Amino acid sequence: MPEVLHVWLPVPVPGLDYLPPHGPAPRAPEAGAPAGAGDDAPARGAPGTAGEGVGRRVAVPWQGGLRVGWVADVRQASAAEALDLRPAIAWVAGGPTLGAAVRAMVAAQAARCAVPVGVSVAAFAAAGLRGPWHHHLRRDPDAPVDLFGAEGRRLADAGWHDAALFDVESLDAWRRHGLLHERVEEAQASDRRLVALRPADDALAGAAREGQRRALAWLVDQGPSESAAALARDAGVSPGAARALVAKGFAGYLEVTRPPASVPWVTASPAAPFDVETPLDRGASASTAGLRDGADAATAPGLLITGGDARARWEATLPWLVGAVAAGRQALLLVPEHGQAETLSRAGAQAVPTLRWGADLADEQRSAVAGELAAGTPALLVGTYPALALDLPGLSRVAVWDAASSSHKQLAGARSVGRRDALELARAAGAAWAFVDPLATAELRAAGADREIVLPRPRPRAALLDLRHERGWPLCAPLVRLLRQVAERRRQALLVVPRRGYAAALGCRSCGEVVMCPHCDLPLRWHARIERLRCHRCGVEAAAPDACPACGAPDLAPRPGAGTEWVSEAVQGVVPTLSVLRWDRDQRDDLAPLLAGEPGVIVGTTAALRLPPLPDLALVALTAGDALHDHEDVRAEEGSLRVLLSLTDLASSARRPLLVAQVHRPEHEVWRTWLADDLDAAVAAFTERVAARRRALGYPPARQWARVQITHRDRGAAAAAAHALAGRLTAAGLPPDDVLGPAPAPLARARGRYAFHVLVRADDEATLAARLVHVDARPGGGVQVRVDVDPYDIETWLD
DNA sequence: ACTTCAGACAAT
DNA sequence: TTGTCTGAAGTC
Repeated sequence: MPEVLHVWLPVPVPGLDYLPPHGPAPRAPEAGAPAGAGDDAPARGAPGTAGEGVGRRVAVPWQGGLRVGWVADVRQASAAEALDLRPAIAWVAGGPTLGAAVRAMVAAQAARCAVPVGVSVAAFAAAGLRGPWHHHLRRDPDAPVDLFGAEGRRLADAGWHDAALFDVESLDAWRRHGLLHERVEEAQASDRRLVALRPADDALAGAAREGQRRALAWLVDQGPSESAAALARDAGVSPGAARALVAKGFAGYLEVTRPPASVPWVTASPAAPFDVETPLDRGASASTAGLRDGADAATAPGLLITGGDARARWEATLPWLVGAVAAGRQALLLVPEHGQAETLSRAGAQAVPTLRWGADLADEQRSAVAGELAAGTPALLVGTYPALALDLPGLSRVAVWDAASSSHKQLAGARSVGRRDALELARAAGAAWAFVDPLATAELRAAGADREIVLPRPRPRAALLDLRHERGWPLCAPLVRLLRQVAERRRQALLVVPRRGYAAALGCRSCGEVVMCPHCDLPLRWHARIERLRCHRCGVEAAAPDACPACGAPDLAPRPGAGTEWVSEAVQGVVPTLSVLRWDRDQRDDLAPLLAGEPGVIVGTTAALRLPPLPDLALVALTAGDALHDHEDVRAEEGSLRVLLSLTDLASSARRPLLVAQVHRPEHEVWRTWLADDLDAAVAAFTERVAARRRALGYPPARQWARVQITHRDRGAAAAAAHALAGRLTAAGLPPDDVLGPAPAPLARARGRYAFHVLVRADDEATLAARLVHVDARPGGGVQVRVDVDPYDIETWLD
């Protein structure tokens, strides 16, 4: 019975089957060894048989070239079945592997999110699959030369040849007939370096060539330089002198292979508010330090840590993670954003050997980290979403920080929720899991933790400023007074504004029209500093028109809906003595003076909520508080309360800052909960109400939802395709109550395409996935279909 | 994702 | 007629 490899490629296709590669296992790449030195020794770490190859990398023929993927499974197939399959090219020796738990997580994600498995692989398990690759081949010594024909004359010798020298059809035919041995290796990362080639001679003599002599001497003394320009800078000569050295042949460029990096263990450094001393000895930590591992448990035990402030949650979480490492195992802390990985890894390193996985690591550092962890070294790994795909053979505890944060929802790939994948990983690895968040949201509780820790919340010093009664815009009178006090006392303030730019729109004073984006159904935002209109959806930029496009009046003015530019201008007017800094996507001022304790005001978007704590923060103000929960999303109220509960974490001082919000509707339950005398009881009642409401409406987590988005350049065609899809779903037997829509998307046109939504719901994930099988992802006719399981902005308009 | 192919349209 | 764009199909 022939063996068949089931291969996952980082390409949006399902897993594909190939025959195992022909010939002996490949040689592991040797540093510096020139390609072509053939020998039959089996590769270090390469599988002897295909059966050992699960989780390893294999190169397969792909569109005239090759692709490298993971072997997800090896099975026996009938001879007839094997006839239709192409052979793989070669095993890729060494390098990373895809562990069993990660394979289970990837497969589960693809099934849950109704995408081909390759989408999941490309989104977060593609490290080690990208290449570039060196591909060499030689004639199987047992294959007669005359079988190769004219094209194969070069294969008469026994040596290795670059595969690029042969045409695709011949290669394919030779491979199918088992005539080749092939070898695929990762191209060694290399840098181009400028090096000295020969000593100075008469050609460099004379006063005019003083610079060239100095540059050459510098190269000889100090070693290779990055470029001629860098050499000129370092040696203090003109760029022309350095270039002349190259032109005359005294220096030249050389490819230098990069040395492997050493493992970048995170060095401990106190990071407020997480500078916890010896967490294992603290009484407050005893409740989680001794929790048992779930390594041998059939069902992974779960822990839910909520309440308190960030420091208290960290003091409860760290000992739990440390416990795994102290027992010689590995722990993973998944964080939603890169900045938190940095802060929390430095804090973790105070207690335990810690590694960090982030987008900023160089390739060599990544392989060093992945290799160290794959060897089973006990450690705490702190990282964002892609860290989930690392091979952690000793994994025994998985924690998710800010587990209810919407930042865990991935916007690319399968659009999965990182928290959900972490749960899957823990289950597959037999590890215990923990969700940590300011608020025990309905979804976190639905995960079914068997233990819950609710830390007491400090009551915030909070107040509402009712915009219906107070004068002043965008800063009302009481807020102006507060800012003046901050200035008088030389302290710090943070203003959170719901949008960047100057104003939400540029509108006509005569007819009321606003200038719209040509591609999207949105007003263009006015950016006063650069005097440009900009679409925050598609990015298109335009100059402000001289007159109103609708009525021709020359009275265009910024419309209400103040952005960070407008607010910072207003703040500067109120407190001219203080420095006013901005923090949003357009402008990131240097906050170092404020982080060092100097007085000042930061005006920023919600991005500012993730800043490190400020040492002398006296005031946090939300200029448009209602915007927190105004967007129509099932998670909106919980989301806004989460934000309010974590505002105090922005301060590192012992004095709690005053928190204020300018609001139009102070009666909203989010504000009443925030201001309640008994905060803990009010929050508990709030989450109960939200959970009951979601149950009654059939919202997640009571039921599972998927949004199918249908877009087309033509509005009618999009609507017709959406109706056809909804019809097909009900015809396939889905209950009409569980197919909602189609309806125009809340943003009816984006990037020049009209969008319609159909919502599909089911009682559980498996049923939902089974229902989504009926969605045709490629209906043709210029229609694009996208499925988002567990969307993070289910609009209430459908009910 | 990426290539290859076919058809529509516009400039030569 | 030839180049350029758009969309559809296929990858085992």
